[in-house]
Amino acid sequence: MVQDVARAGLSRERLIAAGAELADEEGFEQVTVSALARRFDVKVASLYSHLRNSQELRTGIALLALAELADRAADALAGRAGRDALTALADVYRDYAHEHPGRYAAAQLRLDPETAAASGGVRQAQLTRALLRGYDLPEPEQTHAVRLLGSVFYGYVSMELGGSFSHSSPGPEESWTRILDALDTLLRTWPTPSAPTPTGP
Amino acid sequence: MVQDVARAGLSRERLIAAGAELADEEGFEQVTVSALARRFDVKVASLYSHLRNSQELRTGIALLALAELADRAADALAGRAGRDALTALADVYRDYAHEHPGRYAAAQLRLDPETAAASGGVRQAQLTRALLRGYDLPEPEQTHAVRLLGSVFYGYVSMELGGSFSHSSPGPEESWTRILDALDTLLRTWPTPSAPTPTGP
DNA sequence: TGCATTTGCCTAAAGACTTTAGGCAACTTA
DNA sequence: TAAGTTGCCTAAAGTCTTTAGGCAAATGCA
Repeated sequence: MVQDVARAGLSRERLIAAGAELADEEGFEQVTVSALARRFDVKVASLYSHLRNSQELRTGIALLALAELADRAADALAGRAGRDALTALADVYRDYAHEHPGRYAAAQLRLDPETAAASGGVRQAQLTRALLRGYDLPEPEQTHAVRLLGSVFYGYVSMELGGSFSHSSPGPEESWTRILDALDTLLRTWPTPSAPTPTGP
Repeated sequence: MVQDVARAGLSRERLIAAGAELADEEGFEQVTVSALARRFDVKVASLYSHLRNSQELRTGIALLALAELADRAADALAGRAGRDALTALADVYRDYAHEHPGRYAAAQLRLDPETAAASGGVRQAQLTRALLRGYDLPEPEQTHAVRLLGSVFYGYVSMELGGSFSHSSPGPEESWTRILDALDTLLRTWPTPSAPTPTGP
């Protein structure tokens, strides 16, 4: 019983990349060590030389997605400011989620603090903060605004992908534009608290 | 070998309620037919007389959470308007997520269209729309605003629960308040596409 | 009250995924 | 080309899901 014993050329990198493709094609829920082994036409146990466990596979995909998002965000913001930059950054998230729904779902995985701190998520926050420089907000407010923008981008895209908007009249595209209009306005006229936060002594 | 053959008194209702508790205690990921059977000290197969499959269990928990959220939202909005109503509704989501993280995670499950249409999610959207009556927005804009509020509530709470805000300086509580301030302002000065906000000449 | 039917939980079993242990062949290197 | 390392393999145990069929308790009816 002679077999083709050519090696499959597995590696952590390739496995995670293939896992990301699998996620986009079949859904992140379907990403499994077994499915991945099938895709490489290899026995399941073989993957465990490259991955500690299935969690590492999922986490790897999440980190890949977060890094890709940060890269795209950096690209989108280069040379832009104000409303233009806001739209560009927002569209990075929306477009990525549409192109790579499985990866986007992976990016929402809860990571343990150290892993999260070393992820592209941090860079994304920095980039959002950079975007806000065009809006001239006082420092304590800037953090709040970063969080607002993150929430809207993340929330809107998740809800749209989840079909929350697919059964009422204006298409999600139109709301997206109008919401970005509104956020732009809001950032230009950001209300400071009546009793301003103590910035220092 | 005489056994205690008293019946466990299982029912779809009780199973889903217990599943919701399990979700809050152990995490929605850990909600499994097997774990539930263990909790009732009953054999796994017994649950399949009450549940078509494990998906039905998860969906049931999601629908329970969506209904509970809608109930709380209705309660919170009763007799309130404007900024007061906005805060009350927003806190419904945030408080619920903190009290019942497993159920909240369940509520984010993608439901098929018919199920979603019959869920508490619809009522939540209606209630959000009712809240906006206090802000007097023209009709096409109202839908956009509903979606914005939904996105912010959902996005912010998810990110906070996911730990996205736990490693930067102002606590999530403070940002929440400031963001609600900002949204209140935004809704009062909502920019319409034809007549842009008088930001300047 | 006694009998028949229904109901509720059981045993058994098969299939899928995860993970570990240990083996052999194919590469690498000297 | 012999020795060592690496890469994928077989084997096996554990968990979860789901279906089929069985027995006894609960219920309904005369």
